[in-house]
Amino acid sequence: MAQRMAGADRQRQILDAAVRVFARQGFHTCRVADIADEAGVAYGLVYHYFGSKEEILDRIFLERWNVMLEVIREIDAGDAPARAKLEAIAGFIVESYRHDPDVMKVIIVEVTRAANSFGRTHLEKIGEAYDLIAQIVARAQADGEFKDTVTPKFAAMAFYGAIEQVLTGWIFDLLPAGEAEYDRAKGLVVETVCGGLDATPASAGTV
Amino acid sequence: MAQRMAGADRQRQILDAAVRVFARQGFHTCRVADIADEAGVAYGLVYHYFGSKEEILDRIFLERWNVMLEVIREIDAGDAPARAKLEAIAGFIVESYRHDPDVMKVIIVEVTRAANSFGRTHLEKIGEAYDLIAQIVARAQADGEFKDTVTPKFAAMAFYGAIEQVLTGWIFDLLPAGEAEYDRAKGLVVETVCGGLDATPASAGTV
Amino acid sequence: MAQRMAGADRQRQILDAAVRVFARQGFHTCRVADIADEAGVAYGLVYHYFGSKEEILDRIFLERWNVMLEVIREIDAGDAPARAKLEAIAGFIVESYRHDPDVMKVIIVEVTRAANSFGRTHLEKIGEAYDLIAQIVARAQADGEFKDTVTPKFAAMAFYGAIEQVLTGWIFDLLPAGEAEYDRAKGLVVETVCGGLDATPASAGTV
Amino acid sequence: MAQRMAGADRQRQILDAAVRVFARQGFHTCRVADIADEAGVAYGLVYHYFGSKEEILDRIFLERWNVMLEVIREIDAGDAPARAKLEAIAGFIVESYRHDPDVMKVIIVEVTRAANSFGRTHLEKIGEAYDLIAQIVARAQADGEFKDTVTPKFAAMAFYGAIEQVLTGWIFDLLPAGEAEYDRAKGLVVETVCGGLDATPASAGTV
DNA sequence: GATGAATGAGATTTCATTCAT
DNA sequence: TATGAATGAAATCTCATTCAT
Repeated sequence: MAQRMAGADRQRQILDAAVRVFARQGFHTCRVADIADEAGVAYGLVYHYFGSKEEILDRIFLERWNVMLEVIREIDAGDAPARAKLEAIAGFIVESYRHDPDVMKVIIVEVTRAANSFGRTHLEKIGEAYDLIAQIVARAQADGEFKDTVTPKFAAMAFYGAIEQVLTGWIFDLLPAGEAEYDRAKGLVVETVCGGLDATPASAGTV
Repeated sequence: MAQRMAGADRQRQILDAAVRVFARQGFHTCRVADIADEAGVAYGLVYHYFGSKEEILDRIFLERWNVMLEVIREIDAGDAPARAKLEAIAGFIVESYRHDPDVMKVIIVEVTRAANSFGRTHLEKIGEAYDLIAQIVARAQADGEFKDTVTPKFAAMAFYGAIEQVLTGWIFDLLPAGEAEYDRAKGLVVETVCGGLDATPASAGTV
Repeated sequence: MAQRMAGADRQRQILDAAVRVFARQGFHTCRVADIADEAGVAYGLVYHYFGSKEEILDRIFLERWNVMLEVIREIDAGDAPARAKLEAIAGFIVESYRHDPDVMKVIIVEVTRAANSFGRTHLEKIGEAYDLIAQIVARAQADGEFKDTVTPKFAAMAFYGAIEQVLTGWIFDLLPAGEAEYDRAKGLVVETVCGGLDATPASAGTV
Repeated sequence: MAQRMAGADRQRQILDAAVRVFARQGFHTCRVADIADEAGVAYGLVYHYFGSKEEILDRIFLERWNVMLEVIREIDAGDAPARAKLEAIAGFIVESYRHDPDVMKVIIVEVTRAANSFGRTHLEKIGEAYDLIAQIVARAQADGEFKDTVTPKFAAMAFYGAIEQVLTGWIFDLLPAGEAEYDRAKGLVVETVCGGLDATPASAGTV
C-alpha cells in the first residue's frame, strides 16, 4: 500500500510508470490498471491525479517536447553557424534518447506520427519544433551559409525525419545501438543531411 | 443490399473502403462497422473475407509494401549511379503518395512507426526496404561514388526517414502540398540527403 | 460438387454427416458449415433439406428413438419373463451402440440429458421409453415375478440410467470398451439391476 | 446499484445467481447479462470476478463435486459394510439434490454428460468419483461381501447411473418428487442395484 | 436441386471511468 | 489522499439463416 506522499511526487511516480508501460506495450494495448500496477499504486489513484489515460500521454509528450523547444530556442539564440546549431539540436535529441529511451520511444511511436488518433491536439506543438529548425535554415540561407535550393520547411522536415528515423532504428533494433553509435550519430546526421545544404560543399569533404 | 459479386472484387472493395476509413479515423479509432458502411456492405461480410480488423491492415500494408520492394529491387538491378537509383526510389514513393495518399498515410501512421502494437509482425518486411537501400549505398561506397563516412544502414535510415517525414508533412498539412511540390520533392530529398554522401561534393553545388 | 441425387439420399447423407459432426464436436460447438463440409455438400443445401440446425438433431434423435420404442413394444408384446424382456432391451441398446456409437453418443450427450436447451420438446418422447419399461416391471410385480418394493417408474429409471451410464463410460473412455465388453454388458446390467428386483433372489446367484 | 461488498461475498452472490440461471435456462441458452441481472449486479462485475462464463460453470461444478468426493472418501474410510457405504453415498447425493436441486441439475445437465463441449476438462474429476465407488465394490468383492460377477468399475457406473437417472427424473418431472420420495429413494437405489451385487441375495428379500 | 455470398442480430468480453468508503 | 469495487458503453467476432444466381 502506497504511503502518503506529496502530490507532485505521486504524479511523477505515475508518469514514470506510464512511460515504461507505454514503451513496453503501446498506448492502445495497455490498460490503466497496468500503469497503476507498474507504479505500485491503487487503481483509482491514477484518476485522482490525471483526468484520463490520454491526459497522461499528453503530459509525457508535453513535458519532454517543451524542454526540447526550449533547448532549440536557446541554441537558435546563439550566434554559431547554422550547421553547428543543427548539430547541437541533433546532439540534444540523441542525448535525450540515450538518457531515457522509453520517453523518446513513446513520443515517436505514440504521438509524433499518430496525430490521427489524438485528433490534431499536438500537431501545433509538434510543428513548432519544425518551424524553429526551419528558421535556422532560413536565416542560414539569407546569410549565404546554406543554399536556397530547398525551402527551409522542407529542409527542416528532412533533417528532423532523418534523426527520428535513426532513433526508430535503434528502438526497433534495425540499427546497431550503443554509446559509440550515439556519439557518432550526432555528427553523422548533420553531415549527411547538411552536406546537401551547405553552400560550400567542399566543407563536407573535410570533416 | 450489395449485389452478388466475385470474391476477389468484394475483397478489393472492402480493402479500399478500409483504406479510406483508416486514413480518416485511424485504425484504433474506427470500428469494423465503419468499414462495412464505407464499403456499402453488411457487417458480417467483412468477416466473411477477412479474419479480423488487423488482418485488413496487414493486407493493405503488405500489398503496397511488396510493390515497393519489387520496384526497389528493379531499380537496384539497373546500372545507374547510386544517386540516380535513390532518386528513382524517392520518386516512386512520392508518386505512390500522389497516386493514393490514403494508403501511404495508413502505412506511415499505422504501421511503419507502430511496430509496437502489431507486435513485431511487419518489422522484418519493413527492414527489407531499408536493407535494399543500404545495399545501394554500400555498393556506391565500394565504387567510390559515395564516401564511407557513414555506415550504409545509417545512410539508408536517414534517407528513408527524410522522405517519410516529408510525406508526413503533407499528410498533416505541415508542409505545402500539391502537384508542383510533389515533383520538386523527388529531387530535393536526394539533393539534401545525398549532398553529404557524394564523394564529389562539388556536384551538389551544380544542381 | 455434389451430383444430382434423390432427395431422400441427400437427406440421409447430410444426416449421417451431422451425426459424425455432433458426436465429434458437440451440437453447440459445431457450425452448420461443418456439417455441410463433412457431407461434402454446399452450405445452402443443408437448409434446402432441413429447416434449421436443431431440426437436424431432432431428426437424428427421433429416427433412432422411434426404432427403440418400436423394439421395446415388440419385446413387451412377447410372453417372455420380465427379466428376459429387460435383457432384450438392454441388448438392443448395447447393440445400437455397437452398431453406431456416434448416434448413441449424440442422443445421450445432446438430447437425453439436455432437455433444458431444447425446451421440453422431446421429453414426452423420452418418457415413453421409460413408461414402457415401467409397464414391464409393473406387470412383473403383478405376476409376482418382481417384488413391489419399488415403484415401476423408479425401477425403470434405475434400469435405464444404469445402461446409459455404462454407455457414457464407453463414450468417454471411463470404462473399457470392446466387442467382449459389449456382449457381457447386456447380461450384467440386468444381473446387477434386476438382482434387487427379483422376487426369487436366489436366481441372481445362479447366473 | 449494488452496495460495496467483500469480494468473496460478491463472488458467492454471482455464483448463486448463475446456478439459478443455468438451471432455468441452460448454460448455452442464457447470456451473461442474465446472470448479472439475476444477481442484481452490473454486467461488467461478473467479469470482475470471473474470467468467463465457462469459468463460472467450472466453479459451480468443482465446488460441489469436491465436496462430494470428500464425503465419499470419508464414507469409504469407515468400516461399515459396502452396502451401507453405498447407501450413505446415495443418501448424500439425494440430500444434495433435496438441499439445492438447481446445483445438481446444472451439474447433471450441463457438466456430467456434456464432456464434449467442455473438452475433457472435468472428465478426470468426474472419473474420480466413479473410481472411489469402484474401490468400495472391489474391496467388498475381495471380502466376499459382493459377488465378483461384474467388474468394480462396471458396478460403479451402474450404481451412479441409476442415481443420476432418478435425479434426472425428478428434474424433468418424469418421476414423482417430494420429501417422502427423497427419503425412500436413498435406500431403494441401493436395494435395486445392490440386490444383484450381494453375495447373499436373500438379504435383498428381507429389506 | 445446388451453390456460397450476403445479412445482421446477438453474444462475449474489455476497459476507461466513476464513486462509495 | 488512497482504495478497488462497481458501472456500462462499446467493440469485436460468430454464425444461423436467407436468397440471388
